[in-house]
Formats: sequence, C-alpha cells, structure tokens
Amino acid sequence: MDRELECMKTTLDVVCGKWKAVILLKLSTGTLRFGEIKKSIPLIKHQTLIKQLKELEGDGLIYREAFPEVPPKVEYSLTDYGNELQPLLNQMVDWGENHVKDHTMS
Amino acid sequence: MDRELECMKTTLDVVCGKWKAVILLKLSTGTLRFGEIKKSIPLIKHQTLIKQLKELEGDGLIYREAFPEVPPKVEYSLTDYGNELQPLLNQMVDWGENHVKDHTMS
DNA sequence: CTCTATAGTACATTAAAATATACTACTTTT
DNA sequence: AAAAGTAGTATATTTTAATGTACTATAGAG
Repeated sequence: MDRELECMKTTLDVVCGKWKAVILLKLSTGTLRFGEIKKSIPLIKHQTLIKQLKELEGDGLIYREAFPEVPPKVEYSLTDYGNELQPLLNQMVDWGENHVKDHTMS
Repeated sequence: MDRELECMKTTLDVVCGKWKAVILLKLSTGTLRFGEIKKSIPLIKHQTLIKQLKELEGDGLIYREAFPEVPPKVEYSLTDYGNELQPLLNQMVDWGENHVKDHTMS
C-alpha cells in the first residue's frame, strides 16, 4: 500500500489517546509512581489514566514495575522503544508553544 | 498551570483525530481536491473525511477553496499555520518507519 | 479497633467519534 | 431521456472512549 501512510498511522495509533503523549512526556524525565503521574496531570480521571497506562504498556512504550508492598507501589518508566519518541514529544510541545492561545482544557 | 502540559495538549487536540495527521501529511506536498485526498487514503470513510476536514479547517490548519463549477470542485491546502506542522509530521513518519511491523490497518 | 494510604478491579452510564444509508444539485456525456 | 460525476447534507445507528461510583487488600499509625 502506501508506506508513508502506514508509518504515520502506526505512530498515530500509539500516541493519540486523549492524554497519552502527555503521560509519555511526564515519564520522559524519569520514573514516576502512579500517584505522581496522576498529580502531575490534574485533569485526567483515575480510570482514564489506568486505561491509557495499560494501553501504553501493551504497546511496549512504558514499563510497569509493581513492588510487593503495602500500600502498593507501582512505578512506570519509558522503555527504549518509548524513549525513541522523545524527539517527537519535544516537537509536539514546540508546536504547541507557538500556538497555544485561549486554549481551554478539558 | 503547567505550561509544557498545556502546549502538548494544544498539539494533541489539533492533530489527533483518527486520520488528521495523515490528511495533513497528504496536503503537505501541495493542494488536493476532496476526491484526491479520499483516494489517497483508501480506508477512510466518506463522512469521516468530511468531518475531519471541517475540524482541520475550523482549527485554521487547512484552507478550503470551493469553485463554482458543476460538478463541484473543492481544493484543500495547508495554511501557514498548518505548514508549521511539517517537522512534526515528518517526525511522526520517522518514528513509525522504525516501528511499523505487523501493524494492521483499520 | 479504626483510620489512612495506594493502586488498583468491577460495573454502569454518558459522551464522543466513526460508520452506514439515502439523498441533492447541475452539467456533460451517451 | 437516462446516466455519470463531485462534494457535499441529513439522519440514524454502531462503536469506542471517557466518566462516575462503589469496592478491595493490608500494613502501620494512633
């Protein structure tokens, strides 16, 4: 088919959840616990975060490590695969930087 | 709030429709008619394309020019604003290039 | 003995996106 | 006179994504 289209679609499918790129961005500075991610993205809903983390893990972009403690402790970090997204993430921030205006969040 | 998050969200909201980035990519090589875009993205549905084009136009990323002919002729092209997305679009293709595998389209 | 803290699960509901189907306008071609 | 071609509109339906609410486990603090 159309190789370029196929490549674009691959990226699009992996990165374009409502908050996925934001989550990846947060993790790009290092490992974070579930609660830390949540706090750093105030508008994300609990269930939504859980779901997107699962999908990102399923796509091999992030790594999940659960510690057998009480209360539970779970750390998330980028895989090498996910790390390769960094230039893209930065580019996204850059474009937004120049075009964010009266953009209201939801 | 969090500036970086806000910028990322701006970009995410504008680019992340199911086919938006693909449409922008197609237009990045020049003006195309509605039917040409449609043919170049075989899996996109008629209504979906119409809707995404409208949203892209509403977001100021593409320009729509309708010619008063019969049958109708409508051309789409990137605005300057949309053109600034090119580095990002290329980056998306690049990442996909390295990670497209058994990716099945839908 | 009760309360707090964390990272979930389970289930129901709502909202949004995608899809399907049918129809339109007007000119040119057959 | 009928058919084809383009870029839509209108409407209904289905699919997917996002939310909301309630509940769980268990150690340590008080």
